[in-house]
Amino acid sequence: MRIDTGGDGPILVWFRKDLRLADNPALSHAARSGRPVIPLYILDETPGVRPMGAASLWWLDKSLKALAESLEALDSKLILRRGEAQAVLDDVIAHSGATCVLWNRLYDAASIDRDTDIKARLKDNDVDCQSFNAGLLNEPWTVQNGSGQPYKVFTPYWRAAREQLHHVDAEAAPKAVKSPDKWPHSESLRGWGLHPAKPDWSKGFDEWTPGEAGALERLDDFLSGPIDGYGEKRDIPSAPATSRLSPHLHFGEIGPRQIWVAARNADTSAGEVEKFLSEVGWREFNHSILFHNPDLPKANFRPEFDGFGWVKDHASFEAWTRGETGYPIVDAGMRELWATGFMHNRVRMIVASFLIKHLLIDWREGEAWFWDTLLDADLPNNVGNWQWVAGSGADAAPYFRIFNPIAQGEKFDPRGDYVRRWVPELASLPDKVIHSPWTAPAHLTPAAKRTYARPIVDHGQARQRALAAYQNLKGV
DNA sequence: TGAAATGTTGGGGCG
DNA sequence: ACGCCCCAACATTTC
Repeated sequence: MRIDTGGDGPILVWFRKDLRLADNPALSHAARSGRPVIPLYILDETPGVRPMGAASLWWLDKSLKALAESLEALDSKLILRRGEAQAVLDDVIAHSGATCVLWNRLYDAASIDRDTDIKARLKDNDVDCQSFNAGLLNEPWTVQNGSGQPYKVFTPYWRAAREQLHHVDAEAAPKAVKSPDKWPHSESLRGWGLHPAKPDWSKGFDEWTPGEAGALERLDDFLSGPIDGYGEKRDIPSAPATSRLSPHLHFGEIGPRQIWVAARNADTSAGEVEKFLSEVGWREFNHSILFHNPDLPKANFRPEFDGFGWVKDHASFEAWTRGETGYPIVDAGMRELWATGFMHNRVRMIVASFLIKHLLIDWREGEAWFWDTLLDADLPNNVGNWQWVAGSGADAAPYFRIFNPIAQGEKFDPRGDYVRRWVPELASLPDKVIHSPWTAPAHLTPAAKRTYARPIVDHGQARQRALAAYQNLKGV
């Protein structure tokens, strides 16, 4: 690749969602140039760019600390600044004499607009500027169907995308990163106050190790064990069968190319590897859909949903967020989310279906809650998956696919292990009734009857109401 | 990456 | 022994 890095001045490497040293083209190009490198992270306040939620900020705090330490081990540094990205870059350039800015690309409209403006400004000021791909196996404009259009259905999308992936490669971390003569001012991470205080609600987050090393360890653990049986067990929320890489991937502590290469080399059946990689494929698909439909965070992919009569029901929404709907599998999921910043994928589908179809609450309200509480909150995935469940999205679930929270619980948590862990007031119920505690004879459930909510809606009635509401949509 | 209603089949109880 | 009914098990269709 051609690198015109404009003279000998320092190169600014602007980290965003690529908080790693390995497989980071912006960083490796800078390091390879032999010129001084200024690694920079901006806590961006550009209007229109959606601010991170509280759980994401918790993760960011630790991830930046890890990145700073990795850079320090190379006798470099991570400069931290808060403000509008454009103004921050101007200031850092002015004080450092940087003549080049490199970054890895993002694919949501607000980030693209910001980066486009910045690129134009840098050119005007004779600062060289280049962007790279660290985040995706295939960039959105490179996967097209026969008529040159982006795919709208996952299966053909992924078939075409993987055809293009015969030579996936992931670069090693640079061995040296040259320092500038003088470092620009950096703010202090601690001073940003990203870790919650008064109260510190993050006590349950300790299973996570944010940062590049934690990400690689997680990948290694997954590929040397749980991937064997992934296809069968990935739907069982009590089983340690999924990779749990999503927050690492979101912050770019590991990239999809690294995952691809490692998974392909894993000592496992090809079928299991393909199953896992197709989940990476959904991430790619969601990025592509968002890139080609920039309004997706606000607007339905299928406009016939614009007239849908969503219900405003604050009390039910609150019951959902607190895990007090009276449906054990739903409540377990929502409580897992609140406690750990994570929720198993199968359960995400169940709780989302419940909010949208049983309560008829706008998917945007659920999306906003997940955005604030999920450690892996990711715009393309969060928006794409919520629209998928609502039926308003690309390749979406049909409107009549309404999960039965009792049947889903019995099918995917047959022994009630997951429910018992997160809804302890039901722990003593027998397996047979743990997903429908209201059917248990009173003598079995004195404690549960007292403390656990009755279902806030009747499943059968809610199902009929949802079918009727969805029936009114034109063209479905 | 559903669920429920409806249809079909076949074994067993029973008059 | 036979037909009839019941119903579980499975398949199909409908939402």
